[in-house]
Amino acid sequence: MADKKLSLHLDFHSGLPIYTQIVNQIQSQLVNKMLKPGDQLPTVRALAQELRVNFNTVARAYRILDEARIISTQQGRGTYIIEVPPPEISEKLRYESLTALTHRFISEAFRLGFSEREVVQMVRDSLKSWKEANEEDNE
Amino acid sequence: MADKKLSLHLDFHSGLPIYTQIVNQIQSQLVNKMLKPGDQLPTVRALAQELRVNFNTVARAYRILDEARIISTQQGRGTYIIEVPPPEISEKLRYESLTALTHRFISEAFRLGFSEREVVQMVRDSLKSWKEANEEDNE
DNA sequence: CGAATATTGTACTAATTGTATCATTGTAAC
DNA sequence: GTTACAATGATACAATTAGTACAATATTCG
Repeated sequence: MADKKLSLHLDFHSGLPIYTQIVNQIQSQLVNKMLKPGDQLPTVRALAQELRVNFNTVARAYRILDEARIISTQQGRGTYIIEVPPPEISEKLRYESLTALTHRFISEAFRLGFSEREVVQMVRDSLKSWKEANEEDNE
Repeated sequence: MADKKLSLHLDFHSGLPIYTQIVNQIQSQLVNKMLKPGDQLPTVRALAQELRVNFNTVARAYRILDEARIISTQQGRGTYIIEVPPPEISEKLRYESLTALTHRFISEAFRLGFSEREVVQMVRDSLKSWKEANEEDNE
């Protein structure tokens, strides 16, 4: 369940595009903890109806937020706030989490019988294709 | 008793379709020997109930695995891991498994905000300490 | 054995979701 | 006034999951 009411207030005379207002307010609500990682946002159609705008306008806002890695939109499923790590966790905890994650990965890979070289190669390949798939991200 | 519990863990917000997650995890469990040739999988309805999804979603996953010659689904009988997996399928599965594992690892690391350099470094360190801990030769 | 019933996977359809493409509108620059 | 462009709307589409009816096989029981 996921319907946060997401009360957004649009100003149709402000000169700011609707989709920009939607983007800004969702970002604000995330910062204000009114939205939390993992939360499902209303569907494009539901939010559009609530705001009395075309659902493509909502979709455009969602697309911008998706490209900014703030939300994850999934065709046929819905739209969710991305689960990002709280920025306030310490460096130490941050590294411990990466260490644990990597350790689990390595053990699993070895359990599958792969050699160190194969593992390293796969990590390289995976990083490479990940970067390629996310080209548009830089600025 | 044929029913392995088949503990699968779905992430409904991960962006991967449910049926894909089911496919991947069954493949993994086969490569990990948690599933063996001849094992019977839960019925589409049983697994669906356990995972709280529609049984057609499970059926879709089973169909994909069936087409990949990994399992054999038999109407009225049940679903079984294929008896003699051709070697090329085993090898293919093994690599697909590592690929999926690595991809999950990379995504998770980036999701936690680590850079490519940090990830690579951590993999190196982890491999190194793993080798030292197991004191084995080679390379 | 044989018929009735239960169990299992299959096929087809529907509903819900986001996506892509183009048309319309409004405003600013020329 | 005309043109150019950005914002929004309309329409058709694709992906995922759910609903319903059915077919094949197994099991039960006379």
